[in-house]
Amino acid sequence: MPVKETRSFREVCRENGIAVTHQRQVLYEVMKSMDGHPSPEEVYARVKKKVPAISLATVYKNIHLFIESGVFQKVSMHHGSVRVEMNGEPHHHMVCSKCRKITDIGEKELGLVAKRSRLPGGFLVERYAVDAIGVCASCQKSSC
Amino acid sequence: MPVKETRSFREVCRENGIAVTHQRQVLYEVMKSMDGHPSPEEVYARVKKKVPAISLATVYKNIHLFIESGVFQKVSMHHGSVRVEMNGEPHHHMVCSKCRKITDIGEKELGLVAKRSRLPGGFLVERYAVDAIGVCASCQKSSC
DNA sequence: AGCATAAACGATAAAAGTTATCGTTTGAGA
DNA sequence: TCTCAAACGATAACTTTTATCGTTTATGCT
Repeated sequence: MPVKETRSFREVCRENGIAVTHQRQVLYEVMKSMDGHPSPEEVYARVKKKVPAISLATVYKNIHLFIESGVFQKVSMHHGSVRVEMNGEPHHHMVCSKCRKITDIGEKELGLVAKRSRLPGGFLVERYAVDAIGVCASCQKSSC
Repeated sequence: MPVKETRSFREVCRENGIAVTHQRQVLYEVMKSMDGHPSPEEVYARVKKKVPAISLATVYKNIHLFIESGVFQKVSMHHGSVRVEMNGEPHHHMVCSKCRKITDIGEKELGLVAKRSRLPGGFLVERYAVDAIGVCASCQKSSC
C-alpha cells in the first residue's frame, strides 16, 4: 500500500481545508491512475468498482473540489453549451476563468506560433486553436 | 434590404444542397450580425424577435447544419461533458476532428509559444491551452 | 476515548442543454 | 400548378450537471 501517496493526499486536503474521507481518497487515487481525459461518468464507473455505494453526486462534487483546489485541471474551459464562431479571420481566444467571457485575439496580437503541420505520431494539423486562459480586466477589478 | 447578402446566402445553400427557408435565412443573418460567441439559446432569443413562431429545435438543427457545412465553426471541439486533466506536466492537446480522440503533446514537442502574461485589454494570462486540430495517423489511413 | 458540530455523503429531484419524434407546412423542380 | 422530399413547430425524451435534504462521518475539543 503506497503510504507516500496516502500522505500526499492528506497534505492536499490539509492545504485546502477539506476533510479526508474514504470516498474522496479513493476517487483521488483512481483519477491519478487514469490515463487520458476521463469524463465524470467514466470516473464514476471506475470508482464504483472500489466503493459500490458511492453516489454520482459525490463524484461530481469532488471533481469540482479538486479542480477548484488546483489538484486537477479542466481540459478546456467547458463552455457549458456549444459556442459558435462566425469570425472567419484566423484568430484565437482569451477565456476569462471567472466570468467565462470569450474574446477574440488576432494571431499577430497573440504573438504566436510555430506553424508545424506535422506532429509526432503523424498527426496532420489543420489548425491551431489557442485559448489564453486567465482573468479579464474587469474581473481583475471586481472583488468577486 | 441587402440584396448582396441575400444572394450570398442563396449561394451558400446551393453549395450545400439545402433549401432556402425563411427561418434559415433570418437565422443566418442574425448570426452573422452577432459579435462574440453566442450559445444556441442566445441565438434563439435574437431570432425570435424577427420570427416569433420559430422553434428552438429549428435553431439547433440549423446551427448544426451551418457547422457541418463549414459556414460557421465550433469554438471548441471538446464539449459534451467536463474532461479532467490529471497530467501535471505542461502540455497541450492534439484533437482529431474525425474520431475526437484527445492526445497529449508536450510543450517542447509542439514547438510553441510566446509566453506573454499580459494581452491587449489588460487580460492577465494564467496558462495557454493549445489544441492542434487535425487528423490523427489512424484516421488518415482509414477511408471513413 | 467520547462528544458536539460542521462537513460530507447518498438518494433523488430538478435544471440546463441537446436531440429525437411526429404530424403539419413549405420550398424546389417537374 | 402539383408533387414530394425537406424543413418546420411542438413537445417528449435524453444527457449532463446541480440542488435539496435527511443521514452519516470526520474533526477538533475536552
